Amino acid sequence: MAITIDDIAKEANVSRMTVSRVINNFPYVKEETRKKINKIIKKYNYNVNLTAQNLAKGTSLNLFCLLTGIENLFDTFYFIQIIREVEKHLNKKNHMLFITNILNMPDVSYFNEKLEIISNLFHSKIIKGVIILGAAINDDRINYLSEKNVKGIIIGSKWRKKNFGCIDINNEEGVHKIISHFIEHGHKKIAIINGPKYLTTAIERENAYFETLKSHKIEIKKEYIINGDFSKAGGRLAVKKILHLKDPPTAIFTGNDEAAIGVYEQAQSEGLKIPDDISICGFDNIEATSFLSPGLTTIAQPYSEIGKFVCNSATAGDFNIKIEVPVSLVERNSVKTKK
Amino acid sequence: MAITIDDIAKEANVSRMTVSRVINNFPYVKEETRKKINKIIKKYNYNVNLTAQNLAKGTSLNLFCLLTGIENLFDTFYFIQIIREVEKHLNKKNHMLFITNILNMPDVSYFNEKLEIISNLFHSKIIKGVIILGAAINDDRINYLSEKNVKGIIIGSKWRKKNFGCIDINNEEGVHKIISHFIEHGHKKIAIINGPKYLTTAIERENAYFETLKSHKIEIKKEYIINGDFSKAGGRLAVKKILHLKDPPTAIFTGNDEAAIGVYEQAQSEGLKIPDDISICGFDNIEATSFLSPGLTTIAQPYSEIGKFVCNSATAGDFNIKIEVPVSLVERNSVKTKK
DNA sequence: AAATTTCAAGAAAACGTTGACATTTTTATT
DNA sequence: AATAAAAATGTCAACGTTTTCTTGAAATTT
Repeated sequence: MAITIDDIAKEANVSRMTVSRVINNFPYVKEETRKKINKIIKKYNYNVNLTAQNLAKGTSLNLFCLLTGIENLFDTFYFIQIIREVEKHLNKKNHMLFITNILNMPDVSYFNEKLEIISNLFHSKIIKGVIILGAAINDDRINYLSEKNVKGIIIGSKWRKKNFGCIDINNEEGVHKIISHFIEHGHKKIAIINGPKYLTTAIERENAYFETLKSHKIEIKKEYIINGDFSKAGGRLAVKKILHLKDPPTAIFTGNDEAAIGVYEQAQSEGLKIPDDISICGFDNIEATSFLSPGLTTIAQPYSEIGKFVCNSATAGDFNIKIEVPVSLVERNSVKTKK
Repeated sequence: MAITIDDIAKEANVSRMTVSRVINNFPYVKEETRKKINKIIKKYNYNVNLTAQNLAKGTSLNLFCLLTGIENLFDTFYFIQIIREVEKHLNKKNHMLFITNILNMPDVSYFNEKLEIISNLFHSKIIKGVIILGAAINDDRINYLSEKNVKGIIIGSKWRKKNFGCIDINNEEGVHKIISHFIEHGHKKIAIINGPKYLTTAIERENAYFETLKSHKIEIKKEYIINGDFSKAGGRLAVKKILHLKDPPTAIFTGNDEAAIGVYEQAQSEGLKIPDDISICGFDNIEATSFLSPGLTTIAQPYSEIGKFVCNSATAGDFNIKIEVPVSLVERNSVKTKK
C-alpha cells in the first residue's frame, strides 16, 4: 500500500541500498544521484518505515514514556512543572516524550493491559524507558514494570526498585530551611500539615520537621501535627482544626504548596490576615501559587536541574542512578516576625 | 541480546511456527505442547517483538497521540477534562493514549523534528492517528501534519483541514443560553470578555453574542466589548476597565471559565459582591471553577460525549467526521435578578 | 480396511529496512 | 598507458515475526 524504499529505488534506477544511503545521509553517493533520489522521495512523499528500520538496525526510537496519574487536578500542578523541564531537555537531545496516564490502582480495569503494552513497547525498543512521577511506596505500576524488566527513572521519591533509578530533592534540607526561617522570625509554635504516608516525600518532610524542632529544643506538640493528604481540601480542613485550639500555632508549615493554597483560602475566609495573624510556608514552589496574595514563602525545587539529570540519564540509557538535588528557600511575604 | 521466538522454539524442540501459534492463541497446537511452550515463555520472560510483529502483520499498534500545548497552566484545565474522557473511552476499546507537547510555534526549535517524528510514527503504523486540542485557525502543526498525510481529529475547533476531522460544541447555542439567561434576569447591560481571534471558539462566541443581543433588540455598546485572551489575567484586566465606565454593565459574559476566575478575583478584591453588584457567566464548566464562591453559572461541555465520539471515530480509523455537540446551561449562583 | 477428514506441526517466503562485503566505475599516480 | 586508490553502487543475508503452503499423523467415515 504505502510507498517503500524499493519503489523509490526502481523509479530512480538504482539499488535499494543507494536509496538507503541517501535516506541515512551516508557518503559514497554521487551528488547527482542523491539529488535525483531526493526528488523522487519528495514526489512520492515517501517515509522510511520506522518499524522496518528499527528491526534492521536493532536500535530504539528516541521515545520516552512518562507515566503519571492526572486524575487529580492538583497533582497536575506539580507534575506539569517537572514535565515541562524534562521535556525541554529531552528536546535538546532530539528525544521525544510521551505522557500517559495510569493510576496506581491495580484493580482498575485495563491496569494490566496498559502496563503490558508499555512493557512490550520497551522490550520491542519502541520506547527507550519510562519516567514515573508521583510514585507511592510500593507503587503497583512500578512493581509490575520492574518485574517485567522495564527500565526507568522515578522522580520525586526515594523508594527504589530493581531496574529503576530515582532522583529526588533533599527534603531534609528544605524542611530545615523552613523551620529555621520560622525560628529566626521568632516563631516557636509551628504546626505541620503533613502528607500521606505512602509517599516518601511526606515521610521525609515530617521526620525532618521533628528533627529540626528537636535540634532547636522546641517541644513537639501533638495538636500541631495535622494529618493531611497534600491536597487543598486538606489544607482547609487543617486550618479549621488549628483555629479551635486553646493555644494555636503562630506558624504553619504545609507539607506542600497545594495544601498551602487551601490554608490561604480558609484562613482568609475566616478573616485571618496572612502573615499578620499567621505565618505560612509551603514546599515545592509550584507555579499555581503565583496567584496567592501575599506571596507564599516556600522551598523551590530545582525543576530545570532535575529535568537535566533525568534527561542525561535517560538518553544515555543509564537508569542505575540515585540522585539527590539541593533546594532553596524562596522568601516572599507569608512569614512575619513575631513580636 | 533479547530472547526471540527462535530461542523459545529451540528450547521447546518445536518449530518457530508452533510458538507463534501459542503466542497468538491459534488452534492446532496440542494442549501438552502449548503448556510446555507457555512455561518456557514464562521462564525466560519472553516478550513478542512488536516491531517484528507489526512488520510481518502490516498492522498498526493501538496507540494514539494527543497533541497539545501544556505550556500554559490554564489551558491545561480545559485540556485535562477532555483528555480524561477521551482516554476513558479509548481504554474501553483497548487503545492507548499518548500525550505529547508541541506548541503552535513553527520557529521554536525542534518544531519540525517532533512533527516529523509523529508523521513517521503514523506512516510506520506505530500510532493510528493524532488528536489535537486547542488548535488555532491555520494551526501550523496541523498544516504540517495534514501536508504529510497524517490523519487525525481536531477537538474544539471548527477550522478544518485535509485528513483531519473535527468535533466541537455548538457555541452559538451556548452563548444564546447565557445571554437569554441574563436577559431573563433583567439584565440589559451585558459585557463580553472575548477571546483571541485565532480561535474559532472565540470568534463564534463573540459573533453569537452580537446576534443574540440584536435579536433581543438590545443596543450593542463598544465599551462593553473587552478584548481578552481567554486568560485569567485578561479577566482581571477587563474588570479594571469596565469598572471605570460611567455606565458600567450589570452582567459580564466571560468567553471562557478561565477568564471568569480572573473576573472573580479582581471584582472581589475591589470589594464588589458577586452576584449582587455584578452578575457573571462563564463558558466550558471546567473543574477548576469548583473553587469559586459563589458558584459560577456557566455552559457545560459534554466532555464524556465528546470523548466517545472521538474514540469511536479514531478506533474505527474514520477521521472524516465533522460533529457538533449540544451544550447545556449549568445554573449556580453568579447571576442575580436585577431590580 | 480403505478413504476421507481433521489435527498438529513444519518449511519457506514475506514484511521493509540496514550491515557487511563485493563489484564496478572514476580519479589520481607513476 | 598501466596501475593503484578512491568513490559509487550493488548483492545478499539478517532483523523477528506472520502468512501461506505442505506434510504427516490421528481420528472418523464409509
